[in-house]
Amino acid sequence: MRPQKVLDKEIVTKLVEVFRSNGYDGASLSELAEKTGLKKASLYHRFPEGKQGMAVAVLNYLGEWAEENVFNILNDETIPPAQRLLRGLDNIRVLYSDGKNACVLRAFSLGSGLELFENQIKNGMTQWIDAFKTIGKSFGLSEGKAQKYAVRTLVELQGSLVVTKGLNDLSIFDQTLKDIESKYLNK
Amino acid sequence: MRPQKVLDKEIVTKLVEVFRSNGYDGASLSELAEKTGLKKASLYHRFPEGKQGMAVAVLNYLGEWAEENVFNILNDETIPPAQRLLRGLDNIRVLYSDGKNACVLRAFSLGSGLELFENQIKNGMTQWIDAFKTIGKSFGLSEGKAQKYAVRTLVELQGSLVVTKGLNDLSIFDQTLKDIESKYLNK
DNA sequence: GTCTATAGCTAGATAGAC
DNA sequence: GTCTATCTAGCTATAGAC
Repeated sequence: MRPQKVLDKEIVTKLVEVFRSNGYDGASLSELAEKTGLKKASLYHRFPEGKQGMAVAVLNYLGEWAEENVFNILNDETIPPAQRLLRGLDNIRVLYSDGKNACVLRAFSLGSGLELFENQIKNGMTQWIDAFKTIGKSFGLSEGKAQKYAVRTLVELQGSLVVTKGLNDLSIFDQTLKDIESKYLNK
Repeated sequence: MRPQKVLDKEIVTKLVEVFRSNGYDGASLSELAEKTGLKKASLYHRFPEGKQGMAVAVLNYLGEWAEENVFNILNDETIPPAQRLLRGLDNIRVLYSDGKNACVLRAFSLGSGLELFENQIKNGMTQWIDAFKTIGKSFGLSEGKAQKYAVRTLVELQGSLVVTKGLNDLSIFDQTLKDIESKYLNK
């Protein structure tokens, strides 16, 4: 087999950048090709399903990253809750580059992205809520309270990314994560 | 003058629908024409600046609506704070159709929309924060606390719209507005 | 596996008749 | 003021050489 000019993982991480800053409709194959360093035809060789296949790869990649670095940590009952929370929040900072990166679930929630990826978006957000629900219960919250806290946490996270981007002010993302932290620690 | 087939205001409200559910890049002239009931060339007659001009009209229309129905009410010091808050929140429910509508400031925060309308987005969000800051002070909060509350309120509002859409669950928007309400009433 | 070249279509935008 | 017809540029996607 002829060696790949660009490794799969490298390609996907480049695709991630384009899709999450432009949304599904706004991400053009020209830019996807340019940023990955491959020609359009080569991209189609890697992703026979075309643009939609690339978007699926992006969703899967970020979903797995979040599962490994956020959900699994928040859910790991062998670690004290406070420690789990802090490590999870740290990785959330990494995932969103301290607020500079958009969330792909949100970026895909418009136009044809919403129609094509409705289920992936719903499942992704549900996983976030479930993970925060688990840690809420570890902090001693009731089922109902843990659920409510978890939804509010996702709401705050998503909202902080929107407002951080809109005002171009990273302190909003930073402050929101601190608020989430103390909400659980002083529940 | 030959009478307009479609009134200006009717056109803009149709443009609003297309832009906020598709974003700037995702809104096509074909759909904008179809939804307004005008042909593309007629749309260009009304908006000589083209698609960008239509987007500006949308931003202005929604900005004026919010100023009249939300900001001015929250800022009206002749009315008791609690009453102002409830009326403002009611109109926010109208603006977003109980969570079914996206926020155009967020929809434009991707791709070329972000580059073209960076200032309008920033100014729009700042107005929201200022209005909530004013009412926070009316509720007796200090300058600093009122600012922090206001930012968090906008974060929660935006986040609730994202998550409401992603999970297709209007109760999230509803609950968030109730939370905002009690946050101020029980400050 | 990557490339050049291009098909087929739709995008945003315009000319000119009525 | 609205329309039909059309332009150019960009889009997603594919064919076929290497």
